[in-house]
Amino acid sequence: MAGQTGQSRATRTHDRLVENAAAQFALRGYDGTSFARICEAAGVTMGALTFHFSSKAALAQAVCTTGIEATRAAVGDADQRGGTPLQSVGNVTQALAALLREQSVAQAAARLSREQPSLQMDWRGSWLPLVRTRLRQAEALKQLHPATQPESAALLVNSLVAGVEMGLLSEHGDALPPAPGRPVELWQTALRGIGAFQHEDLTHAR
Amino acid sequence: MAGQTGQSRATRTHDRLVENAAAQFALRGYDGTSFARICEAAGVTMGALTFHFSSKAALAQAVCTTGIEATRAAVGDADQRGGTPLQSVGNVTQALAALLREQSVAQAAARLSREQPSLQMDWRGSWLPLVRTRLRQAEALKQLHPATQPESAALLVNSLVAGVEMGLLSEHGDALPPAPGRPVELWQTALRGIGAFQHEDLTHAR
Amino acid sequence: MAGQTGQSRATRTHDRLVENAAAQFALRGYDGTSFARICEAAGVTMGALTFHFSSKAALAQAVCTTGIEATRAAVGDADQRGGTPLQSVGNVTQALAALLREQSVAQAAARLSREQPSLQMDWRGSWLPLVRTRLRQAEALKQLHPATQPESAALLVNSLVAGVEMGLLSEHGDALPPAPGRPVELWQTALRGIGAFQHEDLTHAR
Amino acid sequence: MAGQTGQSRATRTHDRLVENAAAQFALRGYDGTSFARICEAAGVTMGALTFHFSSKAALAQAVCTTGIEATRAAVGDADQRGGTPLQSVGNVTQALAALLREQSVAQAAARLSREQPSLQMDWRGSWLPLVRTRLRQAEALKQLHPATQPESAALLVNSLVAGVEMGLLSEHGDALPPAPGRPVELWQTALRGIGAFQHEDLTHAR
DNA sequence: ACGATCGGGACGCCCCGTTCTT
DNA sequence: AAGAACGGGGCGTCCCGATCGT
Repeated sequence: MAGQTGQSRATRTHDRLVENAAAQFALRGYDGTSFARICEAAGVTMGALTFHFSSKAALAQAVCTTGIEATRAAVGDADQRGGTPLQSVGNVTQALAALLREQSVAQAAARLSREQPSLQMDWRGSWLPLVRTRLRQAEALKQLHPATQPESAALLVNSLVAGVEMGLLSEHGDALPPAPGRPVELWQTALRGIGAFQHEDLTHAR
Repeated sequence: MAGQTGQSRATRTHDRLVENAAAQFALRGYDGTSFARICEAAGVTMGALTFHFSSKAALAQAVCTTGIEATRAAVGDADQRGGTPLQSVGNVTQALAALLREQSVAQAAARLSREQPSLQMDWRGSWLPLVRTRLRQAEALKQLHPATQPESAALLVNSLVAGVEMGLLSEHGDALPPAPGRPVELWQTALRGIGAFQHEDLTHAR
Repeated sequence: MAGQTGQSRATRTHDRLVENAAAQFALRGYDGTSFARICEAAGVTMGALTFHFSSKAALAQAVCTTGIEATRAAVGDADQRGGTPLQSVGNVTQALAALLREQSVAQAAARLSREQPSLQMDWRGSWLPLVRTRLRQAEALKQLHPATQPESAALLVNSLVAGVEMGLLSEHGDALPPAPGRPVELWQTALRGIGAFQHEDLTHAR
Repeated sequence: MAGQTGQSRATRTHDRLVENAAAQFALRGYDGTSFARICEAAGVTMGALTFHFSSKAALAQAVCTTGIEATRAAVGDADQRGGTPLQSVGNVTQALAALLREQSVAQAAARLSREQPSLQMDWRGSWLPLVRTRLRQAEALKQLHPATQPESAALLVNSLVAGVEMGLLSEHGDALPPAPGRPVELWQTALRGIGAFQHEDLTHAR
């Protein structure tokens, strides 16, 4: 409906706003982010912002929605790369870690939906159900260690993702450098506790 | 007029302030907590608060310091309950989870030192070094799975703790109920991936 | 596409705008009325509003102008129903009261010209001169009480109208219900003080 | 409890705030008055204002309360100057007119309680009941014109007061100069319509 | 012409952390 | 240790142009 050369001006402004707001929200949280800073970062005026988003909550919701959408897409892709259910869980976990590290909208969605329940957004709901399903399938196929409940494994995956989130939040330099290769290794270690056998190469990290 | 053996009035006020501030910080974060609310909760006037703490940062630092102190004590206790290095790591992890769930001052210290780097507080520094040491000892004693680096195992422990922190932050009811017994089970699952053998009862959860 | 005999679309939009703006101005005053509310009530977009009226003041002036025009017409009608000068004053007063109660554009004109002198509108100027003239005629015909100056009588009429305006402004229910028949009775009471004799039926209320 | 030399600093600031706020409210209405202007006029900072009054509504309520109090006192004085009930009504009316003209807090109370019903303030309630009582007494003493209901007379008094309020609101110079002596004369004219006889000097205007 | 979208600043109210006086 | 005052923003709203489609 817009001009054929690309997005209309409004759409461009809208997206710039969402993107920069996501970066700020991810970095400083909801309360710590001011309209003024977002506008400065996005290079738009406050009038433009309040035209597109009637309130701070509305902006945060938009950020969350796109973040959740992006997450759902990435998770779906990772899941469809095939393999056993357990391999799928591994791929999904890796995809989540990569997403959180690279796309600020995913990071923002995770943080906002956590620290502002009033937004009624649920980032974890975009991937946890899938993980649970795959783990139950793995149990049905006898691919889970006999002492491991699927729900416990889901909790462990959840903790690993939480660890990535935290690591992003507390990057003041010194401790726990997210060395490349580390996450893969971490996941393999954790998976050894979940699975029935000793797999040496369960993941095809990108 | 208060007995000289007990706390002076000033000390009592000081402690009430720290305690209530910790609860607020843990619940709403640094930015989301105002002096007014703290004073109301603690039942003291703002004049008293600014007498004891010259600034908001000073109050937060005091909260963090006591929280870190409490953590250090609890972790030391758990570590000295003996056993193999790996058992010690398990005990310490459980102790951390319990501490975060029960003492708001620990929770506040964790949150504040994470989201306000300017405070120069480091809650993780009160337990991570110990965990790292024990894991290196376990490796030296060949109690680690050959494919597991001590640092990876430390990262996993860190993630488990992060999972507990997150769970506390996002308690809006529905998802991931922290069922009693779950943490223990979770930890056993994770440990299976770390350790060289299949231990059935590595932890003495209280 | 609209018939050429009816109003053009532009004229219709214009009139809807004036009418709804009058209702809002009468109800909430100049400052209390926003473009957004007017547009919502009138069912037009803000673009249309700013096309027809270049500023808020311009819109208010248009409202005042039509309100004053309507007042002038109604007052003229009442005056030409004949009778003695004093009867004419009575008729005009009653007509003003009815107008204020029924037509929001008159009410808006009265309120706006009062509380926004910068608009340079003068609603009272649409009827006070006529009342003054009639009162002077009544004095010349010895129909005024000897102790009553025409100007004092004009002030009294002005006060009665002010009473009606106030009553409309403060309709929060309880006090001073504008019972039907009351205004007529009120006017008769006041007129007894103005006139030379005791007239029993000076007004032909509609 | 304050220093014996006079009001404490807080009380002084409080009063200056109320007084200047009253002037602004009377002049520009609730919506048209900003905190910034009040502070500038009163010579205090916004911090001081928000310390004494937690919201704009709270400030307006304080203004109304003192205005109503002042009105009640003045009206009570005028009423107790004695005379027949009708003379008392005359005195009260004159006192109200003088009050509105001289004290901005009374003017502000009248305006605010009218145009901001949400404040739950009722300025008219501070004098109308007394007027009604006196008029009913006058009727019982046969001092009212047989065709005049007490309630109609109350409405007339209300209209006269409304006329004064309006006159104060629309002082843009030209029309209806509040000539000295006029109010007294006006009241005599109106009273002729109310009373049973022709009194020549019913009021002792100050 | 007519109208709608989009964007621009300017305050307004409120709240907050802090300091100064008592 | 309490009361009072200070000044800086934050969010939200508002009244408007400038820029497009029809």
